[in-house]
Amino acid sequence: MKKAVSDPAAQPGPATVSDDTLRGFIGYHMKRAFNVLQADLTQTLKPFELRMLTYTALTLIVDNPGLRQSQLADAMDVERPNLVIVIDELERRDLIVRDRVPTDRRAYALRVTLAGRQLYEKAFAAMKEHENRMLEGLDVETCKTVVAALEAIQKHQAKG
Amino acid sequence: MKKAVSDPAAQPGPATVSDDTLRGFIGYHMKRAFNVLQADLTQTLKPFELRMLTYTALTLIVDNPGLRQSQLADAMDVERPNLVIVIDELERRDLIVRDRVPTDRRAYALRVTLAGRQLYEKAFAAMKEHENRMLEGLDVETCKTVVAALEAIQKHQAKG
DNA sequence: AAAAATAGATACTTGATATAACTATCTTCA
DNA sequence: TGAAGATAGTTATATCAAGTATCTATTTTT
Repeated sequence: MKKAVSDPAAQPGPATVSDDTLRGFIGYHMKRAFNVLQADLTQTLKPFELRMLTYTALTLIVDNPGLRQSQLADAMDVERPNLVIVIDELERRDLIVRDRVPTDRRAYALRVTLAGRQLYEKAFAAMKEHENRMLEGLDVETCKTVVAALEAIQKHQAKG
Repeated sequence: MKKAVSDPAAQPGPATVSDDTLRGFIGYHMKRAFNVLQADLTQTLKPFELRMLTYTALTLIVDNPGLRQSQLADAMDVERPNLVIVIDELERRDLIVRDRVPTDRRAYALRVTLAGRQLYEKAFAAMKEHENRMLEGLDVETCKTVVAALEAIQKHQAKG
């Protein structure tokens, strides 16, 4: 809550800008840290022509072969219409396939292709390097504490 | 890295969707926690017709009277063009004023109005309640650890 | 005084996210 | 059985955040 030193003699504005009040909010720190992390992540995935959304979808399809689009949308916390273009993109690049489910012809079972799996493995390795860069200087115990705290915050989700 | 249990007999897809691989990335936890936090924050600021961006700008103007738009843009890590509409909005609502700087007629010195300060105080109180909701169940030591870790991540900003 | 830099603004683009409404299919149950 | 309602995926559309290029008006530099 400290005020910034705004010298009344100097017309060009405060010499330094204080963000002390904002730093009292954990969300402020989260946003700023996440911005840095996401910028690095974007660069990390660029060589593979993947974005955070497409990488996330690809990972979940690799780990959960045959899942349906609505299951994936639920898992990713995105609306079904928004997932369509993500899946379209992965399918157009032949990284995944939409298999018709014989018992429910409305649904598609999503599966990774060989090319998709190969791209995924390379991207995963790059993501691990990204993770190490981001967590440089933080010990394992601290990381566990942070993850537990982030999960606790997540639990406070409004509504149901 | 565990695989989800995808029952090969059940056609409709895996009974549960595993995100174990993604949970190995701190960014995944950060994004999900931040989504929850931001949803609550949006609801918190809605009665004041403020968004995260406008609240942040208003706070920095309150704490740093007379700062210029480019200083504010730097502090908020947004591009100058994007800040213009934020400032436009606050000015249109008579929460802040753009004072001409006599020594530099290109620049504006931003200052909060009385109405702006009054709205700010109410929004700040609501934000503190929001903060308490989000951190419910987390002790002070844990919060300090989390903030320090988030600041460490922020330090890994690429380039300069 | 001319050239370069800076403050702010305008216009345009992209990406993420949200809602409404449509088609096709499946489920329910009178 | 067959109409009503629910569900899977899609299309179209809107909003918001964020980014780039460029413009005008100044100020600074040389």
